[in-house]
Amino acid sequence: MPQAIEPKRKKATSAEKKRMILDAAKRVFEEEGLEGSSLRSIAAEAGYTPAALYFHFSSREEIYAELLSQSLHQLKDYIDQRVRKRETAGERFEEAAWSFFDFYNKNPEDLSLGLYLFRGGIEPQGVGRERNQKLNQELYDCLAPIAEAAEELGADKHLGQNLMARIFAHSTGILLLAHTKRIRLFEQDPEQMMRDYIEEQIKEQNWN
Amino acid sequence: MPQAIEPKRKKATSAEKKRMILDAAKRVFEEEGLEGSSLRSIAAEAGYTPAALYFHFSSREEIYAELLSQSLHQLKDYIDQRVRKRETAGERFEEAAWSFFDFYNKNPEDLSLGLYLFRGGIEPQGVGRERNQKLNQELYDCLAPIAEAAEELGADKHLGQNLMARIFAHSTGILLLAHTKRIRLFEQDPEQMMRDYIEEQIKEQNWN
Amino acid sequence: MPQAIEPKRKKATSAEKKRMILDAAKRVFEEEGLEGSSLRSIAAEAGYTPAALYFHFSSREEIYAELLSQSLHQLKDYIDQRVRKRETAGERFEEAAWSFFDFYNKNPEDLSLGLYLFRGGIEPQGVGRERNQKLNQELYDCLAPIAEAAEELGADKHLGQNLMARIFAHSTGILLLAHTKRIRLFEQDPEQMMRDYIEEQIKEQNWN
Amino acid sequence: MPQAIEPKRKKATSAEKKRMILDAAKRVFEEEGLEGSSLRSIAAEAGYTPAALYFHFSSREEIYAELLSQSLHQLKDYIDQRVRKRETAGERFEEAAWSFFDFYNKNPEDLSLGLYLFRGGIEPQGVGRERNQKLNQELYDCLAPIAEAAEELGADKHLGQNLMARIFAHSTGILLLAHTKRIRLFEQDPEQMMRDYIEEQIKEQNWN
DNA sequence: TATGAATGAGTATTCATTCAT
DNA sequence: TATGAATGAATACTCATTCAT
Repeated sequence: MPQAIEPKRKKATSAEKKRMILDAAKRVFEEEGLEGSSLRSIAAEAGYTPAALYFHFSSREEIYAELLSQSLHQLKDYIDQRVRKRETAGERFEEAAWSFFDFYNKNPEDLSLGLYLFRGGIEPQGVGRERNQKLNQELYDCLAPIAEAAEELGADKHLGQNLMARIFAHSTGILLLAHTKRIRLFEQDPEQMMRDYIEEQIKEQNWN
Repeated sequence: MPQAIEPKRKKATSAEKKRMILDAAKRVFEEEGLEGSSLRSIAAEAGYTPAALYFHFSSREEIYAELLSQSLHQLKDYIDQRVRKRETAGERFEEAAWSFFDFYNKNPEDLSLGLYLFRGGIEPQGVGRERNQKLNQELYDCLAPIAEAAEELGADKHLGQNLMARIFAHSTGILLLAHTKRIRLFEQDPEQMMRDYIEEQIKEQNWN
Repeated sequence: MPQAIEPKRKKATSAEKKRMILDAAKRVFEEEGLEGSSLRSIAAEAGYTPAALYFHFSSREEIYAELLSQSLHQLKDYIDQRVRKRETAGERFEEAAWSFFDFYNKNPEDLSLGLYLFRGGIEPQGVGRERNQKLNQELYDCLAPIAEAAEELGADKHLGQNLMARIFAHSTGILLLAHTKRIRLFEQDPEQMMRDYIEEQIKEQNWN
Repeated sequence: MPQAIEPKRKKATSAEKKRMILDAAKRVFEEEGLEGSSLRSIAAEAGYTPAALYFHFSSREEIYAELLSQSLHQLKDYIDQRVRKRETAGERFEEAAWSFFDFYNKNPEDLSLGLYLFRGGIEPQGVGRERNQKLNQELYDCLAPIAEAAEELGADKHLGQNLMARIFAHSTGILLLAHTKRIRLFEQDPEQMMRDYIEEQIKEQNWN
């Protein structure tokens, strides 16, 4: 019986260590920005030798990809949990849009991480092709509740997707301003701006 | 006599050389992305030794900052010229908003450059404090025509600034999506999205 | 009862496993060259963890040494079998010389292995002192049939050894040229060269 | 006038430094064998930072290639000078063959270097394709005096090349034995062996 | 007997920057 | 104003080996 448990335990601690490394990576990301987050610095933060990380991840990029994937899953959970509690489609639409913004507003380290996808040249780089597609899909899934609610409210597929894109764009723009504190230039409150935008969309579609 | 002319000439060519280096830097930016643009590669592209650049710029960051500054000036010129041609305040508002988006949409290398300001940790880093403020001001100046037109149309100062921030945010968000080709996920046309947003703002303020 | 059998079995499988590891090592040698053959790659090819190999061999060098030893035994068997079939001493001399060359010519991976002994600085390195002497003896044993046949034909001990050395040297030189394809430079056929050399020796000693 | 000299001097010292690095590399080769001769170790031996070597050579392989090329040129000079002094074609043949052997026999570090060409898998590796061809040609040039003398003595082209290959092979084989001290196994004197071989060739061709 | 995790030393190469000339 | 040479710190990644389990 102990033998039956042992392997499970080992797996558990292995996963735990992986998680600890990812957490360390996230901290480095947060504190030093993307440039400072080398494999070395992540290893140091995690209390490991650089070489040790290769037992848990096959390359530096894999760490980034897993970190990002984990972040997107947390975002998805955050949104799903909140949307589920809402009763009407209108409320769900509002909640889906707001919580996307809210998650990143409250977790700036995840924002840095998320924006990693939006760096580099025309094509996102530093993450392999298939990995990139997977991440794209995960991002799409986070925003899907927006389209779902919209469709319940009578929107067609194209409008649903349009609303996903709009809300993503507006959120991201505001977060970028807020995150870099440049929003002060305009003496605006990011949360208020986002609320206004969502309300505007609802009014525009005559959903209230 | 030649010696009397020399200093003037030198000053003239000095500015020219500086410009040539910046142009080279922009080309490198364009071709290799921000990450690939080392001081070395800029020097090579400009036909110089890395060490030579230090006669024109005090650090790699200064090159980036000046490049960005130059880009913001070009943006400002682009917007001003187009806004000036419009007769009514309503048209000027529309033009100011559209041409901000349009400039970056057509010049993706300037977008990469502009987003450089929005990287790093919470605080914009890699650019010194006073330089950062100067760049902030230059960005503000580019968007100012939006507020000016809005105020002509009856908006108060706060609303003017709010519109600057909104349009900046929405443009940036769309450009980010378009620039990284992730907009395909949502099957949307970035230009159409931006046009719709501007129209929405005008309708919302009852300016049409 | 099963426990009583176990030790015997284990011993048997232990030798088998050792052999399997050596075979894997040889394959790696063959495919990736000597430089590419790390302990890791050998372990992977053998279906083991690197650490597991340390139960069978005390170091990476020991694997090389045993592999080499095994190769020299195969060479010895190859030569002995063929020499035994020859009836006259003259034929045996010819066969001993030719089959030494022939074995390596047909088994280039064994040649790489054999040349491993002839690398490093002035002193053969990477193989311990006593191991080196053992390998020397094994090499000597492979060439011994040459001297034996020569002595039967009337050569004294010194001439016998001289012929061993000559034939070893000439074979090795030709194989080196052939193995690295540099023999093309001289537009020669390695097998013909070796045959000529052996014939020359026989003529020189007036053994035909 | 001093200005006219300056650039020359600089070039000279630059070449000198290059040479000093190559000398250091040769020493490392000699002392630590090929495996020990990393860029780091060469730099250390030369009294430089690893990075500094990149001002003089574009890669580690270039250092190896230049070292090898330099060694082959020295070999060629050694042979040419000695052959030139001989009056009859017969003497030139003998000298060309002997001095090839003699050079490597007296300069074991050059032998290690030369054997570098004969390592790796079937195809020589670690040196680029065109570099490899150049080195091949240089090796051929070193041996060319053998064929030239042979042709003067009436050999056709094929026989000339055959003699080059034979002498190369025999020399190399003996050197390998001597270099690794395995020649002791056979209680032979390498120089005598080589002399005997050359004499044999001359007798065989009836050139004496 | 075997593994997974870890280390420490090592690999070549790149970087921004400095400095004597 | 410009260069060539140099540095020191950094980059990701590999290696043989060890050890607790």
